[in-house]
Amino acid sequence: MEYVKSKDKIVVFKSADFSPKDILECGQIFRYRRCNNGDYIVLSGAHKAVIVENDDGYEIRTNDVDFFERFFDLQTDYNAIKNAIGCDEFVDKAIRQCPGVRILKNDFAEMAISFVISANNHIKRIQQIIDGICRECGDKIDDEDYAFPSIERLCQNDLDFYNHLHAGYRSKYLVKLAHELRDFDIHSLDTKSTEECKVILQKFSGVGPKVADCILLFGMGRQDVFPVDTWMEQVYHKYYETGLKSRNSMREFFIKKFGQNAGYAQQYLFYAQRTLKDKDL
DNA sequence: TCCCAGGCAAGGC
DNA sequence: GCCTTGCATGGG
Repeated sequence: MEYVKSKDKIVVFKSADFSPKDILECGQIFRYRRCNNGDYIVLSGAHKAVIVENDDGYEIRTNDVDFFERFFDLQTDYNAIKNAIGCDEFVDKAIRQCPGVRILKNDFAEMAISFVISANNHIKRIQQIIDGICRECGDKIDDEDYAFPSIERLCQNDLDFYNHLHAGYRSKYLVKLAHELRDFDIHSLDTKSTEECKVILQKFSGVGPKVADCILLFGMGRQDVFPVDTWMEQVYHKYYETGLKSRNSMREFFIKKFGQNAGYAQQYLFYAQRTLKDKDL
């Protein structure tokens, strides 16, 4: 995939490995929107970009091109990844369904908070709650958007704050989580294995096996995980086997199959399954 | 209306 | 270890 950086934009030339729709709507990020003219606006931390399609491909317009070059994982060769996991019949079909998916490199704390909110929740409501947090606590980026708040700022919020945003029973987790994140040194995980990181993440309030995998995949650049939720249970039973019962055993099944690229395989399968619903791959 | 949503925590075995 | 239950809320 070819792209050119300049001062205020990244030009990504037409490629099967880059589709803003696939990247943003595949469920890995909650702070984005599609404008009426087809442009996408995407937010991470205090960073904002507008993605505009043109005849040659896409322009990522932003005043922080280095951030978004890494954010969109532009230096990774997705063709090689697709070749590695596409030997599986169903992953191959899923890739054909959404070839432009890329795994974003998003902020650790933002992902932790976002995916704690995601538990047993609808994507639309997840977005509404996160938007509320940013609108009420985040610094203003411009006329229409707010940054994700700092952890220090989030530590000022009490139970009522999250309840009035309709976070439901997750409110109590979010109050504790902010303080746990403030007291945590993310670099203490740099030298640890992914499975060791997962054990540590699951000590955080509201973080279980699935949310920990999402934090590792979307917020820590660890691709050797496989988040299993209700959708991936469906995928396992529909396309693979019926023997395993627990989500953790399904996770191990898929990680054994896809290894270091398990997270990529999961995201293609997840988005394809959610798009097709009852139809077959 | 009723079922479900990118599950987690706590308790029982 | 694995399995069950309660949980807030609102979308479809």
